[in-house]
Amino acid sequence: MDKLVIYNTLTRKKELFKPIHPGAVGMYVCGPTVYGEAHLGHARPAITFDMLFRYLKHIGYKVRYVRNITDVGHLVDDADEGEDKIERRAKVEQLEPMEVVQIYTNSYRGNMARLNNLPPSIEPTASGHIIEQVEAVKKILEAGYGYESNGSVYFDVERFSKDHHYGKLSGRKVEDLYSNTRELDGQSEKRSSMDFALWKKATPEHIMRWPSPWSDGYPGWHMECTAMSTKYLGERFDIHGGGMDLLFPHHEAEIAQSVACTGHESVNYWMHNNLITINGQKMGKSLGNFITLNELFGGKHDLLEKAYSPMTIRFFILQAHYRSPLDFSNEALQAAEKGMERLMKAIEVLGNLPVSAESTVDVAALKQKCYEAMNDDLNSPILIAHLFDGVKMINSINDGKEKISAEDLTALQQLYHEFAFDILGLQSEEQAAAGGGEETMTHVVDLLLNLRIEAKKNKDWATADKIRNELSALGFEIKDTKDGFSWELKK
RNA sequence: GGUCGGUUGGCCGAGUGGCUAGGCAGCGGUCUGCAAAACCGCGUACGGCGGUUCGAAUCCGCCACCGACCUCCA
Repeated sequence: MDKLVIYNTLTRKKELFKPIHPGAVGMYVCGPTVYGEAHLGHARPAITFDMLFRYLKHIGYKVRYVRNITDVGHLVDDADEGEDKIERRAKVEQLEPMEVVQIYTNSYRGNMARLNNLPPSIEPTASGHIIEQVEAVKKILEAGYGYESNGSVYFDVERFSKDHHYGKLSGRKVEDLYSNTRELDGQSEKRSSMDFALWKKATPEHIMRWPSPWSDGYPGWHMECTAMSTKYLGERFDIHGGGMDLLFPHHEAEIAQSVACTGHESVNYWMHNNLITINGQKMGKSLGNFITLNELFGGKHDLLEKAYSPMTIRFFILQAHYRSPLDFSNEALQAAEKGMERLMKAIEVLGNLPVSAESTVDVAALKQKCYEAMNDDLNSPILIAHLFDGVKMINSINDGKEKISAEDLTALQQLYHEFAFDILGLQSEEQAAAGGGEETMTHVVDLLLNLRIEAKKNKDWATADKIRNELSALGFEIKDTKDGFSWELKK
């Protein structure tokens, strides 16, 4: 519990993790904007921080994990300033904006569940916290770091940077920002191009709007995280996570807002996962090169050679370190699929290994290495490598080449249960697909395969092959084993 | 242009100043009526050029290439 080291973007160093309140951790992660289906890129922070959530709990912390749902406030692009993403989508589909929000929130949650991500402790929505956001804007105005302009309120970066360090998280210099910020439409309201909106006045056709002291409008792009993290985790909390693409300006703005509101920073450890690329380029909505999770699960996309199960996706993501870029390819996904299958088979074998009086294998050392990997900034690829070393160990024991004591076997079983299932959040495909009245079919298939064994005993190869071939044609994969058979249904 | 990060064997992807990462594919073997699967074994890579060092893929410098952010984005 006292050895976890995590990489802090703020200091660009690995630091020993020490919570503010002993034994308890507050963690906030930027969630999705629910105006479209979740794609592969969304899976990465969700899985990364799910692993962190699971590990923190495993090593004994009480954790409050907050992940927001952004359902208001983001602009589509500078061409249609004033119209937010939710609303634009709503017009296209002729739905109420909140109906769109509901559809994609449900879809996101469903996808996350299939990836075996635990639900966060709290999933607050931006639209449900307008009052908190308005209050935060008021505080920033009182502190003198904001100004009203034509019904909108902006954060005064120049004023702020006189008292505080704006750009400390992303390593940017205010002088550079002056020259590098692109000219946007409607910037005349702002004193400086680098100022960002805290509250935006709604145009007449803008449906999503709320009253405020300044105008009927909606909160600025970075306010929700500041308001909601403070509400549920306090003015100071331990971990704030999100994708690297949010580092600037989103998280930089959050820091500025927090400091402006409370006089101090709120986050001790900033963690950022790297992005998933496709052909070396970031996968993103704006680039249009994304593959949705539903497309992956169903194999319905031009770039997909086949369907990939949620667990394959999870394993694929965990096989890379969260701070490294990860490139999508069919080959890599298929490698992950096979690898995970091998791991899961070994865990099955682990369930009934022969026991000996003495062990010739070192389970304690393996366990030690597994903890070291996780404690070193959640190094899941190294953890998985150790688990594969253990696979070799398990198979050798099964082959009689190594021996294990009853005590060690229990420890080894516990180790796999904890690291593979509890911490990495993996599941066997059977577990994942569990449910759904397939019991009868199982019995029928077993019956046929038992008949096949009879036929084989009688050297009636014609019947034996017929049963296997016809089952294969129906999508069953039949394998002969030493003492019988095994089968699975390939979709 | 500015800031940050990366370049590892056929592919994915770790790590380290000298000692086997791991997975997938491939090759060889075991098993098997055939097949498939499974299991075992094998492969010696770190962008280029200099420098530091007894020794560098690992540290330093320069160069090349790639990417992210600088505008909503996981």
